Amino acid sequence: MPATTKPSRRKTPAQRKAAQKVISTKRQTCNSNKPRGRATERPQKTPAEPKRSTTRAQAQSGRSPRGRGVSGPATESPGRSLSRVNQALNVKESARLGQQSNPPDHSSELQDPPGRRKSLRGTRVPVTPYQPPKPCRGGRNSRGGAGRRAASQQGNTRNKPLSTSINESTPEERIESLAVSDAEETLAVSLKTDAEAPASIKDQSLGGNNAKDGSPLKADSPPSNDLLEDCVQASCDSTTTQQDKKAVSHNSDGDLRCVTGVCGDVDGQLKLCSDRSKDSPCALTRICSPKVQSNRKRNKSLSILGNKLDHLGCDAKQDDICTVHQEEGSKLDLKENRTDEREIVATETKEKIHHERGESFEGDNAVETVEDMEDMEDMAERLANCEGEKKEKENDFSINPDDPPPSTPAFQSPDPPHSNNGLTELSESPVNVLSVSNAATSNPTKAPPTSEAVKPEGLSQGKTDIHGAKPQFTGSSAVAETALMVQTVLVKRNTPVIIRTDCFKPRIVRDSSQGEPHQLQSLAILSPLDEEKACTPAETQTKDSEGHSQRETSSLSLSLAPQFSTDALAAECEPNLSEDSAVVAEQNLVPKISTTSLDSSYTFSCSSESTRSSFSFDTESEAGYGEPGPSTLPISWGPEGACLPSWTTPKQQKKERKKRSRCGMCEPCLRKISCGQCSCCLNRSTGHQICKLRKCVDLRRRRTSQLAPSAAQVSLILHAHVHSIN
DNA sequence: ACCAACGTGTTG
DNA sequence: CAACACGTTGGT
Ligand SMILES: [Zn+2]
Ligand SMILES: [Zn+2]
Repeated sequence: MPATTKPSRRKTPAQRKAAQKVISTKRQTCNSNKPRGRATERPQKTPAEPKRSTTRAQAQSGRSPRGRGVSGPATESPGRSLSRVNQALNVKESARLGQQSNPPDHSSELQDPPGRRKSLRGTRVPVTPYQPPKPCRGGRNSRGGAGRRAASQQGNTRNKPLSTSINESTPEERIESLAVSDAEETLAVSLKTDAEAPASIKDQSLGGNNAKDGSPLKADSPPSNDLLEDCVQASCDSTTTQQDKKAVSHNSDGDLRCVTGVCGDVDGQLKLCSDRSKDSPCALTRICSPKVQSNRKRNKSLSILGNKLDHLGCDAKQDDICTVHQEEGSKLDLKENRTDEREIVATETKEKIHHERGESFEGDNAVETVEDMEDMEDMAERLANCEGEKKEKENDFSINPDDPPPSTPAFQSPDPPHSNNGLTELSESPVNVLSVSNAATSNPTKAPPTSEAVKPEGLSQGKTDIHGAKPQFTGSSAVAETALMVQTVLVKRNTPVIIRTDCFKPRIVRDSSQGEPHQLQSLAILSPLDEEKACTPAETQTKDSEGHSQRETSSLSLSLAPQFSTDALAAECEPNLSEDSAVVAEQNLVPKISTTSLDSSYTFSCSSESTRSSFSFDTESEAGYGEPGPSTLPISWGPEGACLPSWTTPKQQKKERKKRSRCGMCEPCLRKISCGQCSCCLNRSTGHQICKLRKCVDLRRRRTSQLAPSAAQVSLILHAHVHSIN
């Protein structure tokens, strides 16, 4: 026992080969030999653990240990090592084995095109087991691996697990191999497919083995990820296509959101939508339509309401309530719509919404108001805290605290959302669009509306927005007044939005977390598009606060403004969607951004030229990487780009990014599922490397650049610096 | 502590 | 340059 295990370390390739070759030959010939024992193993997939005993080869060659120090490994008789490995594997694997066991090959085969190699190495290939998640396992080894490993297997098996696994099949392997070959073809195809539509694959694969299940990769992400990844940029479209369900849900969400725009509902709606979409599209459809109508009507109705609102305006809280009631009254289409939405949401979404909003929704309006108020207060406080932190910069503005008597303001912010939205809309009727959009954007819930309202009125307040804004809103009867300012609002809007995001984030997060992870995931996935949109807003906000914003902000404002002005509905929808999604995305993004912004603010501003590019630059600049690779940048950006901040996100402040941290933004980073086919996937046990397809572009770049910055890179870098300097 | 992944050295 | 293996880092 002792000896072998660790010490051995690496086998040099030479050794491996030697071993392998010999073995390999034997193997095939002998197959029977190895396989025996292992047969069982193979199925397992397992992952192999790495650590293991590498040993193996030593015996054969002692050659140099490769790199690290290995010197002589210890060695162990191969047999032993194998056995051990096997055992070890078995333990873990056992579970998997059950499922996959033999079949795996086939299943795995699906993917593996490479199957052939397997046959050669047969053994080894299978090894990959752990990754099976993807498919790969079967076969492939990309390259040499197969050869080597095969040898290794026999020899000792470097990969213990692998070898074992391989072995197992061995005897039959050949047979399988034959089959495999056939399968391979299929696999090859399948592979592609996988890439495109992982989800499908998984399901399918499951039938066979499911490499995925055990997938080391983590299959966690919904299958859809792959698609997303592939399409990342394509984002929505691609997503949709590939992930029908998800896409649908998302889309639906977006629609809903847009329509719904109105309030916090959005969140609920979103969730609902997502859920619904899965469950039944019908619901979505319904919702959408109504909302749409409602939106349209709103404009009309708004005017009417506006009057009422004015009256109500006196009491922010009451207003909300009143509004609600009135709305309920049915006169106002808006409310009706909302109500409907609420109901739906409540029903479906209950979970998420409940916590915060849910209550309000479910409860009677009146009741809601009261309760909401309380909740809201809490929320407000939380938000305030959050904001406060973020805002430090912004704090300057922080007017809020002043204004609002504590409780009142809080209330407003929280509850208001609904009512506020309504109010805002009503009062502003014409303007509505903006307000609405804002609300939607901000999300959720309530805050947004408030902020909007407030801003319009006074810049001073607007500044305050962040903190006080919400409260003020509610409180401030201003809403009605605000209405007039619509355009103005637009500009301001950005700010408020930001705020909300922050504030809401927590909520959202909670909701999502509570409600359903799926949603979150889906969001994340979808995020690429959404995020982009979201990002902008977020960024904008950040910038605004900081003052950098300009570019992005402008862009945002532009996009938004025009849209709004043009068609409330149309515009709203789009914006809303983006916003909604954004909201979700924002959770991640926003915070990060805010945080990061300070640090990287430079970049941001600089990058402003091209949003995406900027990002890359920033990173680079900070990191010191070099090239931005234009092509890549964009991709990365989209999704998490905004996210950049992701690191910071939670924690914040430091950007720290550790050298080794991945960007999280790039397409590979976004990818949740490993291909299972690449060399890394195949030999994860020893390689400890993430799937090539998932390897962060940024990291790659860095490394390459560091190693040898190409002239081009250098130039790029230089440029970057120049820009930064400028 | 465990796990995932990164960075690196070696080899072919 | 790709693959491999290992040690190390980073996150939980
Ligand atoms: Zn891979
Ligand atoms: Zn990345």
